[in-house]
Amino acid sequence: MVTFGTTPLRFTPNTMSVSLERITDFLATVPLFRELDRAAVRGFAELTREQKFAKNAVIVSEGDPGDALYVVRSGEVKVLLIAEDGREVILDVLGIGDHFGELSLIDGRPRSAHVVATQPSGLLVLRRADFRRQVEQSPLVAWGLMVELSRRLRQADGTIGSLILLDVPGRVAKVLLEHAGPGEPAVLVKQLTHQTISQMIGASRETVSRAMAEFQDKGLISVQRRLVTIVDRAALQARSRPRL
Amino acid sequence: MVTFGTTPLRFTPNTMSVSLERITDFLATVPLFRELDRAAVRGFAELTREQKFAKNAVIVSEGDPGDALYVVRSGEVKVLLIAEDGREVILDVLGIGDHFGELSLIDGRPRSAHVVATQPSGLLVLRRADFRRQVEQSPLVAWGLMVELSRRLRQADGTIGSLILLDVPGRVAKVLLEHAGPGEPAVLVKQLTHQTISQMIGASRETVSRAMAEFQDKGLISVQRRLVTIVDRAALQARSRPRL
DNA sequence: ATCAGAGTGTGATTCGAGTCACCGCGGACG
DNA sequence: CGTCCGCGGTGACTCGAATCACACTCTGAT
Repeated sequence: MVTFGTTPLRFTPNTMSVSLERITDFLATVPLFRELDRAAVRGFAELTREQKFAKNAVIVSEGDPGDALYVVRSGEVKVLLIAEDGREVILDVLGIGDHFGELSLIDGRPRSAHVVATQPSGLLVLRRADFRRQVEQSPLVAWGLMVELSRRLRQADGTIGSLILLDVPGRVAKVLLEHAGPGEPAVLVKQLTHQTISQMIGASRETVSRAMAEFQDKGLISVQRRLVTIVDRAALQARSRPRL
Repeated sequence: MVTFGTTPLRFTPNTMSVSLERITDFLATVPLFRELDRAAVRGFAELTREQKFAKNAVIVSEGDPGDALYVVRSGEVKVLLIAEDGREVILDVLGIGDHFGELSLIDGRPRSAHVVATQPSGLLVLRRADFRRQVEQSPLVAWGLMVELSRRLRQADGTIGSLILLDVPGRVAKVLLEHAGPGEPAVLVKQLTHQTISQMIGASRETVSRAMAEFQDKGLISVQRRLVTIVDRAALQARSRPRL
């Protein structure tokens, strides 16, 4: 376990290495690096530089050659496809500790989606050559990366299934559950606008609005000042399964 | 290049090792193992046993604990989700040289989908412990696996995008293009029934039928005895892009 | 050759959800 | 401290695609 938020008990001769230790602490909390010992994590931390992005800044664009991996250190970003007519499909919303950009690093192909900051964000950037060297030296990182890709693949397949099998209210219920914290009642981890939800599930903003109104009427959720609370998790889960 | 389908010019003291060399030849053609030298591929071949499945046999079921990787040596299988009401979503159709089951091997979680033989099929089975040992010893395999997972993730994200952005004819066009061989006119690599296509794109069989009738009328494709030929690839591609 | 069953073609009807149009709220910022 | 503007709510209308209902055409097995 890593002490997070407390000052490391360690000799820190200058601000550079303070920062290095802080970055190491942070990276140690990221699932990708969880299995690594502290020295190995520090190895990654050293290869990293932090880059700041304003809200709505474009971090990567679909089609770009991609040669870096990004770890979200602060803020929030969205991964999205943009159609020629301007419609947007949000594939994922990433928060602190999440990372993106590994696909292009692995297969050398162009970026498959756009990534845009939805909040002012700080991202740790790791260049391809550095990353690849570390992965090749450490089977643990390779394994961690495969576990992460597996998770995303399962999630993507689940999304495909729900796009085909569920109606819009069902898909809304599913998104709410996926972003719910623990416990009951549970609050949503992220602030999602109806607009954002609609772009994640391929529906119109209005239909999402109506679905959530229905959930509120039936007492499945409650909304106060745009903060959604899951009141009846079981009922929502029932809604997020085919055939109701 | 590997001679495939011809008897290897090699001393073969018994049927066991004939079989081993043939399996090695076969595995060497699979992208996952492409980077490996022959000895390493043989290492995998030795860990493998072949299992036969009749048409419609269930190979793995969603929710099962999964402890094996499968490589299709002959025949064809489909990867699918089954809803409680019986509707099926086909996530992928796999042919010779394709493999499945690695997700459960990597993350230890239950199988995320069903796999059913659509033709009598021979599958090479590799157990988790054996596979994991090989992967840990050989960074090349780990890398190959990551490349494969990346490919699938890109494909899945593309599928999500087209489910949201394209109408049914657009999705049909996309599937046809994805299964087309090279050249123009190009024939489809696989024989896909309208039923199968409809389950891949989340549409009804009738709507697929009408879409293909339309494509035929307009001269984009031609169908003879259930064999589809792409006549006008560019026009089909136009159809498979948003905003028409 | 015959027949069963899988695969396909096509109309008629229904319905979920997109679109359009408009309103009200509340918070951010000049 | 007022004025936008992003966000949310709701009705009316439209439309793409699912559903239902059959008829037809292959193909392969007996």
